[in-house]
Amino acid sequence: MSEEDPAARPPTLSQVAARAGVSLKTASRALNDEPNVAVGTGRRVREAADQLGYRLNGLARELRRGGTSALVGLISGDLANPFYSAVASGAERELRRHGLLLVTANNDEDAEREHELVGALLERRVRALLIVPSGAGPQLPAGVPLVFLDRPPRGLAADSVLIDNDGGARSAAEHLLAGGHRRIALVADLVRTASQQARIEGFTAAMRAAGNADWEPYLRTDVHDAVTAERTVGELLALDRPPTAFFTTNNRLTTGAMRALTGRPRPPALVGFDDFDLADLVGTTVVAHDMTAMGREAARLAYARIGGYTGPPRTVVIPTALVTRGSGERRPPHL
Amino acid sequence: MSEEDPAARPPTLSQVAARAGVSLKTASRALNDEPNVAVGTGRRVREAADQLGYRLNGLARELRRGGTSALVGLISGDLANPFYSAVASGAERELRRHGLLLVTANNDEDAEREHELVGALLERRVRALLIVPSGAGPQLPAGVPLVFLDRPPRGLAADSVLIDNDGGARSAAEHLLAGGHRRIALVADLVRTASQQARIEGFTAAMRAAGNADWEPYLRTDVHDAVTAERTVGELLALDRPPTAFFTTNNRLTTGAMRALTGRPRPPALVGFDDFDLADLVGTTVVAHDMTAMGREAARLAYARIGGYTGPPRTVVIPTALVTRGSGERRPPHL
DNA sequence: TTGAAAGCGCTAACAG
DNA sequence: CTGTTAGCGCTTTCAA
Repeated sequence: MSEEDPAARPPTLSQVAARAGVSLKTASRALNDEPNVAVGTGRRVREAADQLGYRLNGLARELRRGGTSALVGLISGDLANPFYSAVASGAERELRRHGLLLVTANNDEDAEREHELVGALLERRVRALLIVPSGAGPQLPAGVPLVFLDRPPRGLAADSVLIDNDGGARSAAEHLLAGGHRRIALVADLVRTASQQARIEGFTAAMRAAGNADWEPYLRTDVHDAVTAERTVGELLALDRPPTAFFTTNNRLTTGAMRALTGRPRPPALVGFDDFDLADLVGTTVVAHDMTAMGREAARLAYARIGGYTGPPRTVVIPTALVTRGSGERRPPHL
Repeated sequence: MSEEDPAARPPTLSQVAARAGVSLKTASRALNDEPNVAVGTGRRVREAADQLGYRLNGLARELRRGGTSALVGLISGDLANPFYSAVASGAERELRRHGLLLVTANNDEDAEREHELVGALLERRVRALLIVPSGAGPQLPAGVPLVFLDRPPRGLAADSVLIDNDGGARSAAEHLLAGGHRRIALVADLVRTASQQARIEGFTAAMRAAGNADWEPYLRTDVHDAVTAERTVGELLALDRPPTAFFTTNNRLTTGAMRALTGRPRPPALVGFDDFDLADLVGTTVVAHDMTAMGREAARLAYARIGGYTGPPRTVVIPTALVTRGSGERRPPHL
């Protein structure tokens, strides 16, 4: 069938043209289904291409067409985290509708690495960049459409997709207050990220509005992984007056908290931000939101810019919903 | 600082050269840290590049260098599935060590779409292709290194990374037999995939070796999603003589089975293939294996080929381990 | 309906 | 140490 020598360079359009006995340009026209090609000629060219195993060189095409590829970059944390992979999944699904491919790159939650990646992807002439910033967010000398996810850009105006962090945290807080809790622990991730700040503030605001200050001794921040969360929750429960409820501000921390709570005779209440797999089975009440939709909306914003939209930056806010499954409805001991 | 007109095309190397008052080639040398550039000249070039916000055009470079990009493609199912995202994560981590970027594409578990994707990625001149085939596996007229994951290529010899499906299924079966079970249900996914076949055969072989045929009425295959799995398990449990144990052959099915088992007074035993998040918390015994390692090993095999290795195809087998967490150790009622 | 020439932005090869 | 020339594989003029 086709050539199989791995060392050989792939056949070029002019080889196809030569084989078909036509000019380079005619071959190009035929393979691109452009008008003004005699049917017989077109057939001959296609046959020659098949025989040679010809494959268009996208690099050359894109260079000639203006130096811009069919790629969109996504810079985020590790895809092993279900949040990021859901975002990637949603973005990919949307991009493919426009013939665009997704390049995923892991910033390792490190600002410097992220900066390098921006550079590397821009060199590859991606059409747009979707970024879940690792905190500060990149210094933006971009030249391509930029969309920020989960965390807003640092001051500079840019398209972004955010979760209703404030509202979600508020609803969790109000739910626990309504359940009769006062001593509510707040276990949060790195405060430097805007999303965590918003969740903490939403929670705080709800407490203030309810005139409850009993939670303040139980604030723990910068808890970044499940193991630390488990330990932190354990420590809080060992206090003389332990909290009767917990609010954890992301899926990792919720998981950690659940490990600490497992097997306790009278477990405290727990509400977690972010939904997760099997949460229904284990009965965890969460502030849920559609992570796949985040990726999809980000891709849409990017595609609008690619298509020439030059209006002011837009922000899409993904709503949250409190999903009650049991853990958040446990009452405090004295009730 | 830098130019910000979105319509303007990015600055080129010759613009940088002109601004620095040197020739094109000198600018190229300076920016690529090649030898034989006077320090002063180098500095002037770099300044000019900074002022213009210059960014190398990777398309042009790669075209000139031989038409091959710094991209490696991964074709798999939806990244929302933790199996695929773990593979992607592992592959990305390994590739980046060599300055390669990962392009992820979703085949939607559809052979035709997969075929298109192979074409699209080859056009983009990826350096290698990692494929988790959607069943049959693509007709391979590639020209770039190909690595198959999870499912071996269709006859054609190629590098691949496989799970020890047979051994893993066998160990699950033997574990349940050792627990005193005879009526063991086997709930499997699409039989057309080689990995499912291997799991079913491993299980069957163990039953045969133990002289147990009591499981045969409880074989259910082509159960492809969690909801169907839940229903199937429910139906099996409603039989006059229900099975006393279940073996589910992937994470989705295990999840479905767990939903069906939840709340039952005397639940049957359950062992699932594939580990999953929170399995420890919910006490599910599984046949675990390192999914991230699959991606990593696939990337390694690909990189070896990129580096010029031309030996015979290699197969890496990822081992499995039975992780006992309770669900698989439940005894049959009569014991 | 077809073809010849030019050139996208860069690097390789060879001078100066 | 620096510059000139050519050309990667393709598409875009423009002409036949």
